[in-house]
Amino acid sequence: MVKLSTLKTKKLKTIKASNNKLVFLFGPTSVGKTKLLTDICKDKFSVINADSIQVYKGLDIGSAKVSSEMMEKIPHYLIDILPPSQQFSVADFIKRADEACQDIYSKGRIPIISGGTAFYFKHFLYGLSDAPPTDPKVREEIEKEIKLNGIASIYEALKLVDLPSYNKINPNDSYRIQRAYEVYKTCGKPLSSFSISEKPRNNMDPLIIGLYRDNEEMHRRLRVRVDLMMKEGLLDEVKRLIREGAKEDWPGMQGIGYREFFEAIKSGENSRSQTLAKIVLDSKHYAKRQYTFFRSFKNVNWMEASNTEEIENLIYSFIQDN
RNA sequence: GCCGCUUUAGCUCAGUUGGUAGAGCAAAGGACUGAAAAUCCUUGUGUCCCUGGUUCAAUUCCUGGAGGCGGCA
Repeated sequence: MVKLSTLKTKKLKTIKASNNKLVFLFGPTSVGKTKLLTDICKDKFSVINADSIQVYKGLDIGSAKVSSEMMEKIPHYLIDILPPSQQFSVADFIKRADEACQDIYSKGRIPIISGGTAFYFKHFLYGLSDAPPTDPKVREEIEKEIKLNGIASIYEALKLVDLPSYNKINPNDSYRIQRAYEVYKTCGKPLSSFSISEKPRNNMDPLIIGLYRDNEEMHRRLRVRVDLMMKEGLLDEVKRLIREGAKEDWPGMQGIGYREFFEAIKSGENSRSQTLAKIVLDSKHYAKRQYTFFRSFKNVNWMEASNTEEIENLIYSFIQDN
C-alpha cells in the first residue's frame, strides 16, 4: 500500500501526453484477475483496485483480496482504505484512482486498474454528471417518506418533477427512484437534465481488457473458491467482524460472502452448507450481471482468462507502442 | 403382506367440477447518471409415472401395474 495523504498537499498536475496510458483489466468475480497480475512484470506496473468490497479493511477472505505477499511484489492502491462501516462511492473511487494514477506515473510506472465493479470502470473512463452527490440528510428524509407512504408515492412525486426519469425507471426500482428524487430535492433540477460525457476524461488512453471463461468453468471455479474461503477461515472472519460490531446494514456487509451469514442468522434455520450454497449462487448471479454490464462497454479486448501469454503480449506491445 | 397418501417444468409444489396446465426457486437474456458484490426488467410445451377402460374428448373419473412417503403387521 502506498500512502496517498502526501499527495493531497501537492497540486495534481494535468496528465501529460506520455502519462495517459493505463490498462483496464476487468471480468467477473473469480475469472482469474489476481492470478494474472502475479504474472505481469513487477517493475513497470502498479495496480489500482476497482472492487467495491476490497476497499474495506478486514474483509479479506470473503472478498478474495490479494495476499500481502502479492501486494509487496506489485504496489496496490485502493485496498484497505476504509473501515467496512463507511460508505464508499464511485465519486470517491474516481478521485482516489486519479490520485493514484498521478503517483504511479510520477514513479515512472503504468497503472493497471483491476477489478469487477463495472460501475467504477464506466465512470472512471467517462466521468460523472454534474448532478449533486448524495446528501445524507435528504436521503434520510426520503427514506422516512417511503416508510410513511410507500415507494409508489415517491415515484408519483417524481413524475411531477422529472418525467424523463419517471418514464425511464421501473416502478419497482426503488434504488433509482430514490436517487432521482434525491437529486431533485437536493438541487431543484431533475436528474435527467444532467448528462454524462461520451468521451474519455483527461485524454485517457486505456488498453481495455475484458476477461472471460466458459460458463461451466466459471461455475466450477466459484464452487472451488467458496470452499477455499471456508478452509481459509471465512467463518472466523465473519465472527470477528460481528464481535467488532459489524451490522447487516454496513456498506461492507452487503458483500457476497458476508451478507449470507446475516441472512442465515435472521432466518435462524440455515445450515452451514445452505449458507455456502447461497454464497455460490449469489456469486453466480453477480458474475452474470458483471458480464452483462461489461459486455456493453466499447473497445474491449475480450480475452480467455487462461490465455496468459497472449494477454501479457497485448499489454507489453501496448506500453511499448508510442 | 395389508391400509392410507403421493407421482405435473431442472427443483418444490398449485391446478384443471373432463376440453392437453401455472407459481416460486433455478436457468437464459437484458438494463445500469455519486449506495453498484446494490437495484431492477424480460423469457414457461412439459410423454401432467405406465397400462387398459368409460367418454365426442382423460393429465383430471375408473381398473391394473410401477416408484416414493407414512402407518399397521
